Amino acid sequence: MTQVTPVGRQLRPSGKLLQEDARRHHRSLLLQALFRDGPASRADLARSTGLTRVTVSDLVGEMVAEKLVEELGAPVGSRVGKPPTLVGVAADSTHIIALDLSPDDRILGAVVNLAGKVITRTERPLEGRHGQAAQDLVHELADELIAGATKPILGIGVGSPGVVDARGVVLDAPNLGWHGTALADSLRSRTGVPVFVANDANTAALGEHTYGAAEGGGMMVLRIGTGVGAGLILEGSLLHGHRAAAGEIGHVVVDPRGEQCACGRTGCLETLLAEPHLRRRLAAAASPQRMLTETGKRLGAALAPVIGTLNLHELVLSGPTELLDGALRDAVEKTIRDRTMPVIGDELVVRTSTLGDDVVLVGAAVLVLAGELGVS
Amino acid sequence: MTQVTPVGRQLRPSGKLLQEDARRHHRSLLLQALFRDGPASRADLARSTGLTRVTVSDLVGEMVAEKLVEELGAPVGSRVGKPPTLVGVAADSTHIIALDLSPDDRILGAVVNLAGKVITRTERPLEGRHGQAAQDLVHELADELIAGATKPILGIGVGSPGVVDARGVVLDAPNLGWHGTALADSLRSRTGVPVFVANDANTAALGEHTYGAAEGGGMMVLRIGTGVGAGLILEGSLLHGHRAAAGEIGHVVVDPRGEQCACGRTGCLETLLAEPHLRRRLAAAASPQRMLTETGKRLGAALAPVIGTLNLHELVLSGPTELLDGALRDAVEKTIRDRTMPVIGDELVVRTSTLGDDVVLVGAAVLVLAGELGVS
DNA sequence: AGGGATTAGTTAGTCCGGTGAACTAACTTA
DNA sequence: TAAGTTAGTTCACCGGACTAACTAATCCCT
Repeated sequence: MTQVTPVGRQLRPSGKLLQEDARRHHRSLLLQALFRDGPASRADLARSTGLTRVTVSDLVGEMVAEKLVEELGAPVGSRVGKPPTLVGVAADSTHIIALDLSPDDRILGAVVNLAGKVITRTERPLEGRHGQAAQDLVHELADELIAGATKPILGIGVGSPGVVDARGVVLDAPNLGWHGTALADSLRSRTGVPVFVANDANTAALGEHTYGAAEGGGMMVLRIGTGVGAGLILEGSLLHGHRAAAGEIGHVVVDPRGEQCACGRTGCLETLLAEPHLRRRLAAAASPQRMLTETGKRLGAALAPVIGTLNLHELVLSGPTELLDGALRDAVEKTIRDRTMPVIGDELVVRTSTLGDDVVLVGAAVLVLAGELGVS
Repeated sequence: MTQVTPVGRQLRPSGKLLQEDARRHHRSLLLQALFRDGPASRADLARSTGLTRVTVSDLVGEMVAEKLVEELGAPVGSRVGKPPTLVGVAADSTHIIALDLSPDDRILGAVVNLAGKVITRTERPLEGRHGQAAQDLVHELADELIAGATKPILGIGVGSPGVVDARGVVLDAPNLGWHGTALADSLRSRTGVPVFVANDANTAALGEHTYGAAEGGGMMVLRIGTGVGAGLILEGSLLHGHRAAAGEIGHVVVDPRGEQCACGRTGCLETLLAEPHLRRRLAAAASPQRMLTETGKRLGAALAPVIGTLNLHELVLSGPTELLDGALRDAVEKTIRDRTMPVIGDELVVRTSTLGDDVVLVGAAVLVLAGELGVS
């Protein structure tokens, strides 16, 4: 079962546990069950969550009053006893604004419903904007999406490049010229709705975990675009790291005799794997297949210690599918299997993302779902 | 702040949160504060935990009645107002039985107090025992320690080699001939006290985290002995992994052209780093310093992706200090710094264990503290 | 010396959320 | 039509934390 872990929400600093928290927790439990298994009766929910029918009725009643959940009538089949009334999440009761700031030339925005479906989408060319100008563009995009929304807004979720801390401050994003930019605060004060910001690879991991074909167990989503980043879901929740830099794998050196990297070092994973480098080397290669296999082997060698040490269950490659889903994927999988214990390698699933280019947008929506409803 | 995470304790399967759970949580909160910061007044505790003075008084009263906590009188300095009464954990109110099954020729046992201090210790030679015979020896050692204990026993903590699941079943420990051995259950039914079992490297990580010089933030403890294993503390709690095999880094291949390993592969980390191999290569080396540096570089290269991806704060080397704490440690640190981003490498601390050979025993005690009192 | 001011800890009463037991409701089966 | 079964609700209660208001013990200042 996916653990209920509010991501990004300001935790009670003390750690004390109020009755109110218990009630929110139980609400999340019910919502989680409804999201995961679809509509169910109150009695079903009571059985699956372990709460009493009384408590479930009370909580469901509350959520029905808020329109978050709706009654769907009786199911078709008929058994003995009073027929149940199914209740389900009203996926379009409220909408979420999701922003993806990870492309290098533009920013993407969407209105997403509670089921993770994109309702409308927009984008704005970045045209070289940096710093405040880039932040203004984000504000503008958010305003447009909110103005065009047909439902109440649950919150705004943002997947941003760079290192983002738990309070939604972008600590460092060279491409956008952001350093210590309190993006969540500025969006929140401007729009008045809850805002959650995380690194784009981390949101991708959340998206894949919640709406992708995730099987449970530890998962790593490796996002390959202009740069390379990773997001990790461990024991059911997103890893942040000591300085919020978990997943910053792009500038780990994998080959000290490799290419020069923009960061000043030599042989960073990005020089091996980032899309521009990959395409360039592919164009120059005598045998594209062999080149992809070789790249996959190197990637596998770098990831094997990570996969092995964490005993991960899934490795998801997200990026240009035509490059990743073939010789490269196969080589990564084989190399990792060859380099880890059977108990680890045999269980490992290596696959490409099932959500494609929307993974960051959808993940940004999950950020809001998790923060506001405790669902993930 | 260290997160309060019961390790090994059977979680309520449903996830529902009773008032009783809240009370246990608050008790843990208080105990945690007392363990971490030493004796404090009820009013201090109220301030630091965010609970009201009334609630704190109530909970402290309960724990004083159980002798878990004791009143220590007024502090020396005097300020305005009624002088407070300090309360502190009664470190010797109950004792813990800790077992370390990681040496290959014997098993170690100790009685440990709540402050992590070893009161008495014993050992038994293994003399080649396997399977049931080895299990019987463990039972015998536990019986002897319990019989000799002068205080009530809070529980038994065991650090075992091999893969151990969350319910205390040793899934696979070739050295002891255990495969799916329900060690926790058998010890519990024999002794009638709560039992917690975990992998020895994992308990080492717990020990170092709680009683070592841990600074907070992600930590990895690499244990180098007959084999090589790791334990990871991420976001304040121990990582288990998909098949409970997190930390099983010993048989990750780090050099495909390296030595043959007992596991059948070539160039596993163990062939590089396990104590017997290390000593053998050291004896054969022209320059021991250079050999240790070379080994450190290889280790650093294997760990850099892990440290970088997880944004760890501390890497602790546990094992023969005379081999680890010098050229090897320095080379590991330098290599990881050279191979990770500044935000990660600059913050990293690489050091040897402060608990020495007792780290597994002490960690096994932490297992019990965490499971029974919610302290870690 | 004596009355604030200040801080610690306790007592009394309240509120909140979940519970079990017992109810009503609505169906199937014989 | 009666018996059995399942869904959902009502009601009295309980545990645990909270607030408000107390007592206790000290310092400090006049």
